Amino acid sequence: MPSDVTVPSRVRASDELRQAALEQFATVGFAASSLQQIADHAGYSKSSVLYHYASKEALLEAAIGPAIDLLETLLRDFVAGGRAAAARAVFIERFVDFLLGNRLAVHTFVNQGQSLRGLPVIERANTAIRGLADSICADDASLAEQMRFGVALAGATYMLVAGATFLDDGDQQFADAEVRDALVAVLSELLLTADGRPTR
Amino acid sequence: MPSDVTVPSRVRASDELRQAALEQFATVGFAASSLQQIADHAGYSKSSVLYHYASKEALLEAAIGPAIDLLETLLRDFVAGGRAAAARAVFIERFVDFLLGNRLAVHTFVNQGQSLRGLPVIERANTAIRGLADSICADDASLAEQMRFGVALAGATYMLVAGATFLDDGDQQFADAEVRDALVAVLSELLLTADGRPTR
DNA sequence: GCAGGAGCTGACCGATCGGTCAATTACCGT
DNA sequence: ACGGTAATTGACCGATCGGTCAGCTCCTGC
Repeated sequence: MPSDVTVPSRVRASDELRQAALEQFATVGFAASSLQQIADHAGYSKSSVLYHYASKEALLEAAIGPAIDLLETLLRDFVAGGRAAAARAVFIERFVDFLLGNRLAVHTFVNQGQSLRGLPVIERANTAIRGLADSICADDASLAEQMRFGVALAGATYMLVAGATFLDDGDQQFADAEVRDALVAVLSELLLTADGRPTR
Repeated sequence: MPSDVTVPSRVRASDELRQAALEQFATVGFAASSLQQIADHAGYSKSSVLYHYASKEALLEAAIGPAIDLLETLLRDFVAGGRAAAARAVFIERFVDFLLGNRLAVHTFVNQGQSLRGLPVIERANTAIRGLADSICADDASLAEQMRFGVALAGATYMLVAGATFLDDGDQQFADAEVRDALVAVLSELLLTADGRPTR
């Protein structure tokens, strides 16, 4: 029994299928993604998909679940660390890194979190997003402040995730590091300075 | 020949169907909206839908086309008026009003503009959005400036359109006027002040 | 050498999809 | 009273959907 934990020799079929499914879910949507298309895109048959994943919904869970876990951790840490400006700054960087590292999954559950209401994994994502909003934005915050938060997070998410429509994709993709810095700057501008109430 | 132009006596079936379709497209997505569901929701049969609209795609065109026309007009006026700070301020207000008055349509073609690529009406919407981005953000603008624009417009759009997930919907909806003012304030903050280059 | 399980697949199922068509109903000017 | 047109509908079509199942091919431990 030399290796019990994932032999890296060959790529696992379930991983290929999960990745193909994630790409399909993010680009054409969950409802419009057929198991046949996912199977074709990954080079397997539809039956193989249903062999590795019990249902289309289980495939969605496998595709975006890990990213939701990360988001929940991010949220938990931020809540524990307090809402001071310094903590916010740290959070902003971690949040942007999270977006950059999970573009497809975030695109999927942000863009379709409303239309797929009812699926457990989507409910979990929506709950996390709501918790994120509540934690940054105190209940008694002004509407303008809530708007500032919403515009920042939603705008950042959309820019990284579906940004191809807005950004010049004529010239090739900007380096991730560049995008990260620019985005962190804009978010800090929005969420840290604030007109009169930097801490609360 | 007393009245040739739209007798307002009774609601037109085509309008009811178009509205029901728009709601379905915005909430569950175009691909996941069946003609049967739309017909049921409007109180007609599926055949009636296809009597008034030649196809599902034609129904989408009727549902979101007018909003795209408005967006194109908005864009044309802004391009003609120049990019000065004052012109930007006017544009911001008009843009927010446009969002408020066309929430469902905007939600549809912004959220699904990528997945529905190929449909003519969607291509028109994407072209308008791209034109909007290019017109505000000069080609030589820094990446941070492009980000600022993208975050502002995408964030504002998402807040008004799918904001139920982020905003407190526990207590009831804020008045549109309040939302409008708050959003105009945040957008002005982002797009007018700019760090060093207010005009260009 | 062989039993057996994992991986993979084609055939098939009922349901639903977008769309066509013929028939029926309701309403109109004459 | 009647002919014609607009509006509406149910029956039906081929295609595709998510999902089930039996069988096929390997590879491995004994």
